[in-house]
Amino acid sequence: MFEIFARYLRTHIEISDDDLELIRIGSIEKRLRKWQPLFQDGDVWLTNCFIASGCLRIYRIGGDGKDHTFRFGVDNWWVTDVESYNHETPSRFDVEALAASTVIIWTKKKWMELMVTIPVLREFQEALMARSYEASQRRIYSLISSSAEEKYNEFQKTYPGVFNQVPLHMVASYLGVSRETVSRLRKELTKRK
Amino acid sequence: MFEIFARYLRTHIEISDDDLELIRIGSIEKRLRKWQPLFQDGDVWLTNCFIASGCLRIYRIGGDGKDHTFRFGVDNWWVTDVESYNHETPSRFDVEALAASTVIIWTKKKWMELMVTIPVLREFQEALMARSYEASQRRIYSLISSSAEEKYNEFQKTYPGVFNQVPLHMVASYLGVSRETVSRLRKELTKRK
DNA sequence: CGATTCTTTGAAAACAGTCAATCTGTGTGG
DNA sequence: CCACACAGATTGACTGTTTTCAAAGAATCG
Repeated sequence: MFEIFARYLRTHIEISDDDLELIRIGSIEKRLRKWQPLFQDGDVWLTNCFIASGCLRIYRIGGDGKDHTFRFGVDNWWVTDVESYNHETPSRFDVEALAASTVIIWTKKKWMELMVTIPVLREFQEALMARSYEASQRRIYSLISSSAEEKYNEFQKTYPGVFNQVPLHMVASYLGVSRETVSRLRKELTKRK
Repeated sequence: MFEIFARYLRTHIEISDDDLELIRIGSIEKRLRKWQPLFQDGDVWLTNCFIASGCLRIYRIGGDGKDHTFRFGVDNWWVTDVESYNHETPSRFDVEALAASTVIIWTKKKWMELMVTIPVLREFQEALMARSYEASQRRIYSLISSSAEEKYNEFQKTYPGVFNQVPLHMVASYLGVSRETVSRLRKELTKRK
């Protein structure tokens, strides 16, 4: 499975076989069954976590007892709670596998060491952070400016891989609307075309 | 006005007077009158921009012709469209001053040079990016999980400085609701307590 | 097959948006 | 100093959308 990560990394940076081997040695591969939790509310995220295959969901149970999907992650995505990772404080998120998945994990300590040893990895990390930040800005704009219908369409276009494999009520809580609304929206949209 | 930036920077990093002087020399100070635009839709953001004093607003006119406030910026905040800055593409945002303001500007080129010359500035930049990203994650969670009333209260608590000096319809578009809704919410809340 | 989970549907209620009119405060020019 | 214009805020009536609640219909899994 490390092969998947190696291919992914090489689409973004140039890296020698030796350096890649260092990264491999520092990594841990973890397999998750469907519905298996990867992190739980209260854990401190002292790891970097890459999804080699499968599908995960980051969510939180709100004060109202409702389940809010913060985001999904599929093949070749990363999953982190930056706040917990940066400040080493307990996370308020849960993460679970929505399908059998394989993740590759580095401890924060190991990852830091690797970034020192392999400068290009630090550059990669920075670029990744920048892309993530851009994506979050786009999502914020969509949340404040789009109707439920527009958000639904955007989501479907932007994450076709996610869309077709996760339960609808999770899509609903990702968009910030009720599952019934998404169900009706879907019906309306298929009827229209 | 550079003094304000100097104080700000020194609350975050340790930096010598010499390095600070380098940063000062590379900067441009710009004064804005109320309602004066700083950037306009179509501009490429080749600058880093620090608000020494005043209040700015980043917004976009949506496809529906409506005004969406992406965010505000007050004293000691930065204002950037990361997507435009990183990829050097035209921004789709406008920025205007909501009050007489002073901003300190560095060109991207100059800022890059400074980060090479002054390693601690690069660290600062990374920490800033991390904090900004964390803030955007919190806002996303709030947008998908809170009611209009909760968002209104959170905004008021989190940004008291902004809250009391910007027109209400801009607060409304920041929260993603209509100005009438915010007006009624406010009435309801003052009545209740 | 039976149990469980997910999705759909209907009806009612709550909520937010629109439109239009009015009110308020500010600042300008006479 | 007043009258007026203007922008922003509020309010009411109405409309449309979304949520909630409850029930029933698919789909999935052991």
